[in-house]
Amino acid sequence: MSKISEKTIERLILYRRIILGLKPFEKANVFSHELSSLTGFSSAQIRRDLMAIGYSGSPIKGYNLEQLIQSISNFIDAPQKQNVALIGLGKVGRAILNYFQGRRPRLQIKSAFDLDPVKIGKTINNCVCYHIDDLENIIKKHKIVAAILAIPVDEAHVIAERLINTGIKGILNYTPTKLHVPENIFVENRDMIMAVEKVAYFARQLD
Amino acid sequence: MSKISEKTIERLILYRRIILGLKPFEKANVFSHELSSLTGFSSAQIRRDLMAIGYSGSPIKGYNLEQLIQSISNFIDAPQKQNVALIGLGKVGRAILNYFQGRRPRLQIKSAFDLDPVKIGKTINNCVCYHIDDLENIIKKHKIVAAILAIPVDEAHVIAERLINTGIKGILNYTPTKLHVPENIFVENRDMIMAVEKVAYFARQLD
DNA sequence: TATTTGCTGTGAATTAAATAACAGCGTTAT
DNA sequence: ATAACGCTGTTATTTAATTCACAGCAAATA
Repeated sequence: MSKISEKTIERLILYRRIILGLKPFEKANVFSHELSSLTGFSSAQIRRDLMAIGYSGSPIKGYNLEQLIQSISNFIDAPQKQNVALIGLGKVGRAILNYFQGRRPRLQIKSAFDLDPVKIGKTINNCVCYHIDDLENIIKKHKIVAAILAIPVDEAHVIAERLINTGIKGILNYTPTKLHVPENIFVENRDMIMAVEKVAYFARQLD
Repeated sequence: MSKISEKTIERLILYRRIILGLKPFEKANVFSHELSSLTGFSSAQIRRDLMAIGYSGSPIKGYNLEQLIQSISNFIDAPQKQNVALIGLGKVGRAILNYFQGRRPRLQIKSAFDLDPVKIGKTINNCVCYHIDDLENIIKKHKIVAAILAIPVDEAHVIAERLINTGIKGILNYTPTKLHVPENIFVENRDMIMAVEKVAYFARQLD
């Protein structure tokens, strides 16, 4: 299987969600141009992305929605359930829990970590909060390979290093800093400050 | 001024922040390869980005930090103060306020909107909360051109349309949906659910 | 003075991503 | 039966983004 780009993965995730959003299926099938107006991506782009995961439609009926979701899910989801750790139960962390929990059957955030004694031991949205000292134990025990970093920026590097030492392979970084990591670690940066500055800039250009 | 790519703008924003982070300047100048190890982008990339905004360094001394920050700021920031509206004072909204407020002198979030009567009228982090009914009035009054959408997903489309009708040109969209907007509107999507799925996927590939 | 050094600025080359274009083919219409 | 249609799958083309590579040059060195 040839390597699939980040962009394609992002779009596949969105295709699936948008299709799931229009259940109960009135139609069994869709054409790429329908998916196009639903998702905002070009129909050629969509056909290419589906080609990438080896799913084929029919020139007559288009894509079968049921099969399409199956194909995307087989490609994107873990074969068994996968856990992601949440580091930091502040506003961002709890927002993510709120948005995410229960959305994907095979992907869950079961363990969170914080310093605040009020939170430790609590269960929020099916996610148990541990003390940050238990990070290594729990991650190893649950064989977690991805983590969400939602802590104050000055702690980001230390925690990131601990995560990596413990075997984490992917980090979703909400802190406004660039992590310096070995190149076999996947980091997705979601810098909220930068996002605001960026939108302010482009909005001004259009004004 | 030839059009500058989104990617370049993002990097410029990061360069500035990273440089500001290492004040008080021990050194007056830096070379592109130093910025490279600081930021994680290649030195050629950095030289190109700075070329794009018309800032020149010296082959002998490198880039003058003071001037560099000035050049980036002149390019990125509004000439006068710019306001961004925050729609939704839930967890995400308050997290953004926390992270952002006070960071950029010429960019601020002064008006937020919500439905919750408990929040309306309050001032959080120098940001006044209004009822969502006042959206149009306040945005026009303050000539706001960019907004952050941090509300439940089912309200996203209606509010986005109201924003656009009121003259907003840029939307930072934290809701997990794709907005359908005219093409002269800039939308930056920060879908938190997708981000988790994406990191989970790539972490698994590396495991 | 002549030579070496190590940077920047930038054109050229490369790589990645998106778009266009169309052959092939069941289905429908005639 | 034959022709016209409108899709998919895929190849070719175009556009965008990144990296390479080096001329040119001020300072340091010999």
